[in-house]
Amino acid sequence: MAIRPAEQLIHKAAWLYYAHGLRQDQVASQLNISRASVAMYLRKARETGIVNISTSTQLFTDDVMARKLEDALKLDAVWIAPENGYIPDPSTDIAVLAASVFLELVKKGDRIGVAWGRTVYTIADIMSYADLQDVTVVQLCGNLGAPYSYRPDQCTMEIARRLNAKGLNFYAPLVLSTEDLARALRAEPVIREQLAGISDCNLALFSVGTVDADSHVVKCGALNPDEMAALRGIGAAGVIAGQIIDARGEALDCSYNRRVISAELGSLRTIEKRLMVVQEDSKFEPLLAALAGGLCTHLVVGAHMAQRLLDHAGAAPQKAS
Amino acid sequence: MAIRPAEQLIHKAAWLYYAHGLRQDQVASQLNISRASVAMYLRKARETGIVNISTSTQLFTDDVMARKLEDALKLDAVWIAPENGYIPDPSTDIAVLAASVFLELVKKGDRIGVAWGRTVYTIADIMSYADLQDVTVVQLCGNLGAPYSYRPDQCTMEIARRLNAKGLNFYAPLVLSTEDLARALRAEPVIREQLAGISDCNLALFSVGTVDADSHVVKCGALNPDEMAALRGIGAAGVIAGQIIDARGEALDCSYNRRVISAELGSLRTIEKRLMVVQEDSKFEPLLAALAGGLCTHLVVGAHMAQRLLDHAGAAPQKAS
DNA sequence: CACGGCTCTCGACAAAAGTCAAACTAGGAT
DNA sequence: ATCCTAGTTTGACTTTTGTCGAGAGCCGTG
Repeated sequence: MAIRPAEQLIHKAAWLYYAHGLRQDQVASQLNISRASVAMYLRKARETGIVNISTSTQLFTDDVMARKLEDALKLDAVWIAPENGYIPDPSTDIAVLAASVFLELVKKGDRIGVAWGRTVYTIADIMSYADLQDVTVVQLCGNLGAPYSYRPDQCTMEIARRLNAKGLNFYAPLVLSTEDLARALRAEPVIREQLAGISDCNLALFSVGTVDADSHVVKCGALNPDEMAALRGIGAAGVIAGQIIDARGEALDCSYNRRVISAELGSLRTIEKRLMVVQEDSKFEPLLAALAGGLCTHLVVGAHMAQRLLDHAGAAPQKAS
Repeated sequence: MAIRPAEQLIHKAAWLYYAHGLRQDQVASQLNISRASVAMYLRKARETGIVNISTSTQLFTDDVMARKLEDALKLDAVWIAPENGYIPDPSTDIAVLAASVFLELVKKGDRIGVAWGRTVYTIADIMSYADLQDVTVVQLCGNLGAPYSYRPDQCTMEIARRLNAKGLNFYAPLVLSTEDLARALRAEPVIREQLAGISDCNLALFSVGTVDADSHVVKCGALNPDEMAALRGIGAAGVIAGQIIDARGEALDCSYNRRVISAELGSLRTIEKRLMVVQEDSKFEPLLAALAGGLCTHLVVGAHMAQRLLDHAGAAPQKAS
């Protein structure tokens, strides 16, 4: 981006090393700098996405279970993280896979919608850098005023930064105190445009939240535990981009949802590729709800969750089309 | 492709090493094998395209001269290989760049037309491996019976092999002795289908040949030096996919062209992205002819050639649109 | 103009990765 | 059963790469 004087050098070093296959000392003498500098340039090249090292995620879709799930759930693609077979760091395992899958799905010129949450932020955090041009990352839902980490704008910005893309933020609170105010705010040109632009996305990244007292929306103060319990009483089954959904995967008819500034599920569904990533086993019910609502087309889950989904689909199979 | 038992292991090792960032010894203990084996698996992973290491070719299009050429020649993109600035191996320089550019242009599901020649073969030869699915590489022109290297089918197959793609060969001679026979052969279902399928390609890779005694088509015996001289007399300016073109970039009206089995220039032009690569400075005139005929949309050349093109465009500027 | 603060660069050392020949394995042929 | 070949696997060795702290250049500031 910036025309730093070294940018040129980094690029040349990366080119000689990775494309031509020279050794670092050969590159060093070629460019008349020390080998140590070359090593440093190469690190920078990797960090800025001038060179891209990606591993195929084939193995995780080729899996028999993944194929079965694709069929059972009628999804475009499913990736299953092994979890227990070999254990590098179980917790980040799904996130690493999700990040790779995400980078595989992104193309030049894409417009990407990004939701928020711990999962999304973790993915952003471990995602490697890429040098995509003409990519725009848009925030799918309003912000949280609270100084809570994993804020929607953070997720959006971080992913934009990693991709060397433009980040389109969204300066509205996630939830307002009255429905009138929310309506008025949604009608504001800046906000309206942003919301309208969501259906122009061709890729979305999000997770699904639980509806218990541990839920993200509760922890960040958008709802208190009692309110959440009440919502659960009237059918809340999960959280998508800050909105409560019922077991059918439709927005729950409740005051909270009407006070939220976020991508409508309808416009979300118009996005071509919707990548949903689920890390915790506790998100089984919310995941079922999201799947029922056809909210995602691409899914990344752990092996255990995959098994549960498969068992569930086997026990109560979808009506054949 | 083959379901070798080790494939799984290679993939796991690559995943732990490249995606999770473990060290080789950590991967080794994780998988209960020796570190030496891990090193070997990783090499295989790179060789088979399970991991992809690519360097951005930005630098070479961002170049001022490249931008000027894009404007002057009305091309979608131009890449210029430095050549003299820093010299790793001048001769392969353009080929390495071309291979990178090519890999950047290929996408899943593509259908790729490949011509032949030393340039194309060199590119195929140094191109790194990738694991693309659903890619088909089709041969753009008939084969040469002679035991000459860089045969059309070799170029096609080699590139298909590198991409892990399907190669569609073309079992007809490049040139026949009579026009009648050529016509009859073109009407054969197998051949006709292959020729018809060329317009379905969305990416083509080719170079342009000279029309002197050193020309590829002469060296491989399709034409003898005298015939070539005669063709030059009636306006031959270059060779594209085995066909003679005139200075306007149209197929020259001659017996030879009518005896050739190859992609028609018309169907070639329907291909969305046509990457032309020119290595030798001696190909200036042929290149001009090809450019005049709008035969390519993407161009990779060396710095010296780029300068000549720019000078030429400046001296005799195209009519503004 | 001297002073931090800053980034960039380098030499030297430590760590990691690549390589090779020898040992081992498995399958097929005799 | 025995030999042979082709392909893996490994430990030991060499080469290549990563890293760190020291030093050099550069700029704005007091």
